Amino acid sequence: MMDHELKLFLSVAEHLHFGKASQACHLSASALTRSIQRLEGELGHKLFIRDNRTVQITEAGLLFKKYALKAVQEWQAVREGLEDRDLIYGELSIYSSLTAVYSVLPELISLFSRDFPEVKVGLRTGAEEEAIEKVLEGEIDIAVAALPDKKVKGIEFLPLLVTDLVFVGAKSPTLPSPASSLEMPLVLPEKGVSRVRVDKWIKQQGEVTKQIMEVSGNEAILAMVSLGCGVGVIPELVLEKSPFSNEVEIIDTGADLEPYTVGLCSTKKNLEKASVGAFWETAKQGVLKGAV
Amino acid sequence: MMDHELKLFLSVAEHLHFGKASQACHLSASALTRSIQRLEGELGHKLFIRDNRTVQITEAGLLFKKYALKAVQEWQAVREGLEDRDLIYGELSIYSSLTAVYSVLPELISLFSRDFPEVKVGLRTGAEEEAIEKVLEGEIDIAVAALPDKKVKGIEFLPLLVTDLVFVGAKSPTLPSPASSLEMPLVLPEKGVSRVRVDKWIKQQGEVTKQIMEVSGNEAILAMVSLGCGVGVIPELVLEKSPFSNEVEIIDTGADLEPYTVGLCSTKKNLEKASVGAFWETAKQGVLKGAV
DNA sequence: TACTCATATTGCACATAATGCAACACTAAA
DNA sequence: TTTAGTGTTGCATTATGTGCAATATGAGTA
Repeated sequence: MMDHELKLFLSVAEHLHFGKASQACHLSASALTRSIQRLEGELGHKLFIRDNRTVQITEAGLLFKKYALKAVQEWQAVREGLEDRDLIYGELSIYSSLTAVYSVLPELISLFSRDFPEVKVGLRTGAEEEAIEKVLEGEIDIAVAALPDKKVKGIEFLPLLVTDLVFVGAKSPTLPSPASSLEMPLVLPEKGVSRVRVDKWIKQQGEVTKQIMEVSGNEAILAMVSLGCGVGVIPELVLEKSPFSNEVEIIDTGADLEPYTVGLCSTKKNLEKASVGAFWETAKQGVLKGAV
Repeated sequence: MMDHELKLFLSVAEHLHFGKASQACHLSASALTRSIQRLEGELGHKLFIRDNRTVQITEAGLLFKKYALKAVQEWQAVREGLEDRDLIYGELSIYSSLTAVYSVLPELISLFSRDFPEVKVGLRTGAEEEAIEKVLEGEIDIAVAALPDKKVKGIEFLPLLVTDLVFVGAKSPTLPSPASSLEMPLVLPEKGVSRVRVDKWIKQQGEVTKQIMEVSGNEAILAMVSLGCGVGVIPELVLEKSPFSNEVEIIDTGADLEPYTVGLCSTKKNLEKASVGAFWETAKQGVLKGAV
C-alpha cells in the first residue's frame, strides 16, 4: 500500500486508543506507536497527546485528519477508477489441489475471467497440504486450501465452503459393519488439516493404534481405498466430484471430525496486486451470491 | 517521504525516459524500473509502454498522472500548512566544530529559534573531521562541516561560506622569511578536508618531507602554533574568530591551497524530519539574505 | 549480415526500514 | 501497596528498497 501510514493514523484518530487501533489494523501496538512517531517527526507536530491513560487528538492532528481522509479516499478512487476504466492488466498464479480443481475453482476462474479477461491466469496443482507454503514462499499469488486450525501468520483466508470429513471404504456387495471397517488400515495424507483432525480423533479414541498408510493427495487416498487397501478420510466434497465416487462409499463410524473449510489463501502483500485483489473480491461476491 | 513512488512516476511521465528520470531522482535506473513495476502491479495497469527505444505513457498512465500531481501537491500543502499553522514541534541535534560555533552557528541558531521556538535544539561540539561520520551514524541530525572534496554518498550539503586555508606561524618581533618558516614542523589535523588539501600540496611540492605534528581540532593547531611549535594550516575564518588571533600571524608561502567551503551536512532521511528541514531552509534563506 | 550503441530489465547481494515480542514505565483504581 | 491497563522502548528478525553488473532487445551502421 501507499497509504499505509495514513490508514494507521486514521485508525488511531478514530479509536483514540493505540491498543484497539493496532488490533484493527492487524499489527502490533509497538509498530503502530512508531508509525505515529515517524509521522509526527515528519510533520513536526504532535498529532496525539498520550497520557498513558487517554489519547487526545491535537489541533494539528485534526487538521491532518482532514487531509488523511481525503488522501485515502482519493487514492482508492483512482484505484477503482482505473479498475473500472478498462481492463485490469496483470498476472495471477493460482495454486490448487486437484480436489479444488474439481470443485470450486472452475466457477471462480470463469467468473473472474469474465470480468477481467486481460489477466493471464496461471494454475498449478499439487498437494493441498503444500498450498500455504507455496503462498508464503511467494511462488504463488493465491491458493485454494483448507483453513488451518490455528491462524498462520501472514496468511489471509477467505472461506468459500465447508465440507465434512468422512470415512470411506471400498464399496462391497455385503456391507461390512462399521466395526470391521475400522479394523482395516487407515489411509491418510502425510500432513495437512485433515491429518491433524484425524490424529486428534485417534488420540481421543484412546490407544487403539491402527495401522496407518500415508499417501499424498486425496485422490491417492481414494485410489488406495478403492483398491481395498483400507479406510480413508477425505472431505465429502472430494468424494462427490471424484471419478472414484462409484467405487467407494461413506462409512458411518460415528466419529465426530470437525468439518473442513476450504477457501482462498494469500498474503497481505499479494492482495495489494490489483489482479490478486480483484480475484479475491470476485470470489467474495461469488460466495455472497451463492454462485460458488 | 510518503509520496516517493508518486514522485518517481511523475518524473518518468515527464521525461518519458527511464535513464533521465532516474538521474533526476538520484537513484539507479533499476530501482526506478522496479518502482514503476510495483505501481503497475498495484494498479493493475501498465502505465508506460516501453519499447526498448521509446517510452510512451498509456491512457491509464495519463489518468494516474492527474491523480499523482494532485496528491503530491496536497501532501506538500498539508506539510506546509501545518508548518505555518503553529509551532513546529520536535528536536534537533546539531554537531559543530568549535570553529563553527564561533562563526556561523550563532546567527543560524538565533534565526531558527526565532521562527521555531518550540524546537529543542541540542548542540554538540567536536572535531570538524568527525562531523560527517556523526551524521551518517544517525547520532546527529545536522552538522556544520567542510565540503568534502568528493561527494559523500548519502550526504546532502548546503554551502554557507567559503574561506581560504592559510598558513600561520607564531607572531615574532622580526618577521621570519617565508623560507625559514617552512623549515619548521607542520602542525596539521589528523584527518579532514584541510589535511587532504595540505597533503595534496605537499605532494605537488615534491619530496620536501617535512616534520608533521598531528593534532585534532583547529583550536589545538592554533594553540600549538602560538607556542612556537611550528607552522599550522587553518581556515582563515578560524583565525579571525579565534582568541589566539593576536598571537599568530598569516605566513604568505605562496602555496596555492584550494579554499574551503563550510556548510550544513545532513542526510536525505534526516531532512524529512520537519525540524531538520526547517533548519535547513532557514539557513538557506539566511545565506540568500546575506545574514550569515 | 555482423557489429555497436542505446536502453530497459533482471539476478544477486547488501543496506535500510518496518515489525513483533518481551520488558519496561507510568498512572489510576482497589 | 498491589493490580490492571496502556503506551513506549530494546532487541532480534524480517521485509523492502537499492545499486552494480550482467542480460536482453532492437535500431542504426559499416
